[in-house]
Amino acid sequence: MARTIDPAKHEARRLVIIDAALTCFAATGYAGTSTAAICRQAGIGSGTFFHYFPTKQSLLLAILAYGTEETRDWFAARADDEDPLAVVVAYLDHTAEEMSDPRMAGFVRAVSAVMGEPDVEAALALDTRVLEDGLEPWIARAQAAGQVRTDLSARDLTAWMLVVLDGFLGRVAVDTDFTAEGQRDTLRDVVRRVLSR
Amino acid sequence: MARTIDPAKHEARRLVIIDAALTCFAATGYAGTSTAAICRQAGIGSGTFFHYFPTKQSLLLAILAYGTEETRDWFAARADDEDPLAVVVAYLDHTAEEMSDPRMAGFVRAVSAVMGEPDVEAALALDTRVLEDGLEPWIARAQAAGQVRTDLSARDLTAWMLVVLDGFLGRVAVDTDFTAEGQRDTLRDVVRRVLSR
Amino acid sequence: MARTIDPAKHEARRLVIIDAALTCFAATGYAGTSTAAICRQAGIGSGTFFHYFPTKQSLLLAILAYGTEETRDWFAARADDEDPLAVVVAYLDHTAEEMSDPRMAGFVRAVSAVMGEPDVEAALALDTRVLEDGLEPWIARAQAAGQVRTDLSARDLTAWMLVVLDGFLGRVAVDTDFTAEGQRDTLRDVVRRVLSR
Amino acid sequence: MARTIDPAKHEARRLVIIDAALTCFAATGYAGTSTAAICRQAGIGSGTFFHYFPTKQSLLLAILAYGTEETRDWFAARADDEDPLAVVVAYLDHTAEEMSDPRMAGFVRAVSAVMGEPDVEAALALDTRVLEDGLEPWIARAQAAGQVRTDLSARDLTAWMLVVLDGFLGRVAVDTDFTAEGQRDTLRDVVRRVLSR
DNA sequence: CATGAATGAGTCTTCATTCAT
DNA sequence: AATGAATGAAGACTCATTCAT
Repeated sequence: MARTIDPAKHEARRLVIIDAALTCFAATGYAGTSTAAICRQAGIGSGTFFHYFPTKQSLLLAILAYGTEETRDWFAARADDEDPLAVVVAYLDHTAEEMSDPRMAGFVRAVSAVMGEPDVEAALALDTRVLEDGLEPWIARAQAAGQVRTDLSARDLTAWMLVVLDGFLGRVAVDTDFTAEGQRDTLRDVVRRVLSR
Repeated sequence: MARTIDPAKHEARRLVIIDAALTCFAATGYAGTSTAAICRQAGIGSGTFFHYFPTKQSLLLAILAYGTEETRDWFAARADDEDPLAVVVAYLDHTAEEMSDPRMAGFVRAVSAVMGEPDVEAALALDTRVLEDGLEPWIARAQAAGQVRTDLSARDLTAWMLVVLDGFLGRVAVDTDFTAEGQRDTLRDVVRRVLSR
Repeated sequence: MARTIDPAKHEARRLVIIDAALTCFAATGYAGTSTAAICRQAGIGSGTFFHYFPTKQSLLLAILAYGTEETRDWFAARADDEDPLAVVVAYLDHTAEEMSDPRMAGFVRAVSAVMGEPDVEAALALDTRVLEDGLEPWIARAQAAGQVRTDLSARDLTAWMLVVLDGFLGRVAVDTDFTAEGQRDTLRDVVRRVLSR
Repeated sequence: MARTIDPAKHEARRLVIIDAALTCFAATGYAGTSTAAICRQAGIGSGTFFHYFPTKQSLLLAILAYGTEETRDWFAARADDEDPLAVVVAYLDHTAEEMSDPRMAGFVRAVSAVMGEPDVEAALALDTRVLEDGLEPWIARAQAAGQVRTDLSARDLTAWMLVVLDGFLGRVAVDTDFTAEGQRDTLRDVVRRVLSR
């Protein structure tokens, strides 16, 4: 009767819970989502939930870590690219695409409001850090290649790129006439304007 | 006689509570702030709180209405200005100045994540509406005057200005190296780039 | 400027509060009525309320005492009557008449639910006592005069009269088709049947 | 497997809570009873309470529904009886017996004073309705059989039976010398007198 | 492993009462 | 006397988390 643990099944169920949480957090916010609601959405019992995640917060951290990892992977895959500016623009497209999952925008809003929780702030800081660390070298290389302005530091330019990107995501979340797909070209144009010499 | 109400004193205490709430919401978010915490911060008893605001949510709505009114006033005061682009830039400066209260950025984050509360969503929608209605005519006039590009509609340009502005506010809230004052000139530059023909 | 207390004015205002309380208690019950609601109904400030009654409960006790006193007076006025059974029937009519104030029925229900408050229970017990002490001698006299049955004690007959009376009041409070006026004759008939030999 | 629910155990605990509530409501009234008091009496935590009943009011409604159901069952079981008056008298005995649980009388008082709660009023109205619908046909049949007076309508006679019954219950609650058992015979006699031609 | 019953700390809110004006 | 602002104890209810089955 050796009831062996099936890691694949375990991971699959973990993802079901994460997916359910994404839906709930996006719809009602982090604090506004009860673990009971997540369980309902995931089709599991409350006891099961805590088999997979020791706390509600740990689930949020897992989701964040998941996103951070994805960002890391995305930049790792471009390690050998040649055209710096093209990588930057590709990241914009990638982000716009991710936002085509309509839950993402709500999730971003929801997460940004979890304040005063050191672990969450740390996870968000790490996420930002990874993104900056992924982006800044390409910006610096683009500066060296004469593709972008040099009157601002690479760090500042990166920060302003993220300003535009975060503003874009927030707008998509709030303004139903402002869609990620419809504005993708303008997004590229705006970023080029911000970076150009 | 026996007119006990001193309207000035009443209003003053109202503002003390609003100020305390601003501090708390900015630090721990709306849901993460208990009315007890606000009372502690304001130095009042729990009963007094509900003497001034019937619910926790009504306090939030009062703050939002306050901000909306300020925006309305700001644009009303510029009704007779001549240079459209100058008004737009002045609004950027005004916003950056408001953000010099370090709590404002956190408050914006906190509020933007109150989801599922129809009254709050309505108040936020109104706030956005008032801002758009204030800004868009000036952008349109700037287009007519040949000061800004015309390949995008005034509405789209307004939306993109708000993208930059909201992104800017979010960044200030998150990145301690990125201050409203230090980046004010770059903010102006970025917006000019986005708008220029 | 000798601001002398005007006892008449004081008493008048006391009665205004009592009347307001009667209305409120009848409509929403004792616990369901806030002192604020009574003040609103009476057109006074909350501070004034506590000038006239030290506690909410003391107001209830005052009303009860008022009713008890009225009962006492009613029987005192009949002290020299000749026909015992006529007095009993007259009391039934008197009660039915009091119930034509539609608030009375609700008030009776409201008061009967204030349980566990020793002072209120004592006041209610006294009220019952005064009524029993008023009624029982007449019943006993009616027995002696051969007007009513003697197979039950005067005490028991009195208790059963109150059973009918209280049941009558409760029914009036609950059944809108069952009015004090419309059923007055039947009330007399029923009591006669209960008492007759 | 993993079917944790033991319906019997669940129902048993539900009854423990209902029993505790009956005790508390009878002693201190509905409004005067805190959910905490019920939990203490039932030996459960506050969370458990709301696991079984979503609100304090729903518990009251459950108890009322329980009583209504019992009344319905009682009359359903007599559907084929022959002697109408005997059924009526049997119901009196049945009620007197129920009142031998000394809490019942207090509970009736407590409940009759829950005012302004539409759901409770509806439940009480239904309870009354079921009782009337159970009783009135038997009274009408007794009239047809010449067992009771016909100068009043069956509806009025039913109302007056309930007057006596409610008055009886109220008296039992208030007068410690007046017990349900001791007065059972007189109750029968009084009702016969009210109904007789 | 999976479940859901049980828990109690914590939340928002109400309200009788006090007191300075 | 009259007022209403201020208070804090108490109440109903929520929810993340634990644990026996």
